[in-house]
Amino acid sequence: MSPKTKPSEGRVGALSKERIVSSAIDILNSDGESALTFRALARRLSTGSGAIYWHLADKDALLAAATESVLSRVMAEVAGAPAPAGALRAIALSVFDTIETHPWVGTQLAREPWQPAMVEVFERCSAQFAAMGVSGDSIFPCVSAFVQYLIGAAAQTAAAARHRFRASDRPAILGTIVEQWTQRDPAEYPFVHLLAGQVRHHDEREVFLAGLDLILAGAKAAL
Amino acid sequence: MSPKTKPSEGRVGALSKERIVSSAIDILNSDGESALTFRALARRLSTGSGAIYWHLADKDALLAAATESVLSRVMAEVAGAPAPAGALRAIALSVFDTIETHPWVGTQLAREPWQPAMVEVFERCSAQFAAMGVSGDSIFPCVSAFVQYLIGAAAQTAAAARHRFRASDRPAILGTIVEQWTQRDPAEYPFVHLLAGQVRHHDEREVFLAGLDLILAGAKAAL
DNA sequence: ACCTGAACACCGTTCAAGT
DNA sequence: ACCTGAACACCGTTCAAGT
Repeated sequence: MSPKTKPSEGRVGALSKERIVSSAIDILNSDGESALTFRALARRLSTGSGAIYWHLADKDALLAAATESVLSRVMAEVAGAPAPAGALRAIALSVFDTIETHPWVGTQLAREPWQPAMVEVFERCSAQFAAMGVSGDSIFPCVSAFVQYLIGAAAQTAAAARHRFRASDRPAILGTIVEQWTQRDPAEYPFVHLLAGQVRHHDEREVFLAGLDLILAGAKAAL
Repeated sequence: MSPKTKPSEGRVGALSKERIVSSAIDILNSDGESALTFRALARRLSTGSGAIYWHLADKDALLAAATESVLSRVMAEVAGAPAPAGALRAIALSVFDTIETHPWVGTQLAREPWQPAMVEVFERCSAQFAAMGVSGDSIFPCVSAFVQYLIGAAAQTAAAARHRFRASDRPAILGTIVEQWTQRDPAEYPFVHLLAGQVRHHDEREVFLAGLDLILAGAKAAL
């Protein structure tokens, strides 16, 4: 608003943590995780690669900031559902959907589960479990299981997206994995063969939700 | 047994996939994930770094082989517990314990959830869910939730071990994270503050088991 | 205070050359 | 068939030098 409050504020192209993180997010979204290098980022920002280090400690800090930027915005948008179980579902689904559109967030969550952005998730989920009637001592195990499941799904979704990225031919994505599995002896691995057929035609989101409901049902049963 | 069946079998120091993978596991266990480089591995095997590529496609293949080696041995040792729920607990705990002693396995599982070694887990867990009375169509969502939770725990344990690796001073490990969390406004994040106290004195293994029982209870309730 | 960009210390991977 | 090791094409990070 008021100009010249800070010496750098006037310059249009001035570097800042926000601009760096925003550019990093653009690269991650459009070209994938492997495309984010300090050289590529510096080139996009028309600056030297060393300049980034004035605003961010290292690449880990950059990735953490990018994750927080995306995730905190998403968490702010989650509509408050009436029932606690509905709200928990809404929170989990919004994180799940974010990772499906931004797989690098899933990779980051799997590598660094105690991301600052996760504080928001912990807080909101705890409140919902409390509203469900879970007692003070039992909230932590419930939230822990909830978040653990979320991170597991994040890891899986991110891994699937990475495979999709290099093999552009659709059937090869999940096909080769299922194929490898079914190559095992059917007598020794009967269930793997049974499951292989179901894996092909399942909806990731639906299965994720089904698993989530298992946890919620378990929490309810333990009341 | 019979000598000279293969020309290379006689030589003591001869390179092989098994020897390479075994050395890689030694490095990972003793010096951590970052210590495993092709140069360090070649040095330990008294060979050139290029020689490894004759036996394994690339570093991903090496890590996959190392993971399978450790995990398949563990799965073979899981004692068959009488009740299905007990067997599921035993399988999950043996994987959990493996990751606590070999954190790099957790990292690998989080990055590549469809590791060949996981086939064993899928097969055995499906059999147990079936024994619990879960119908054919419901086995996949149940196993999926089970494995997703396992992978989430693996990611979290591996991340904790990575932090422990660089900061040798104990309180700093989880302390700094909890500290960061409690720095948020208590009015805005009441549950995070409540949880922070519980996080400090909890037993990882116990919380893991509690979360697992939530899923098992949910599966039972859905029968 | 903030930025530049060459330089450093690494990586995984390849490949001509050896045995 | 199997191994060697220099070379290639990258990385993240540092830091003297600039403005």
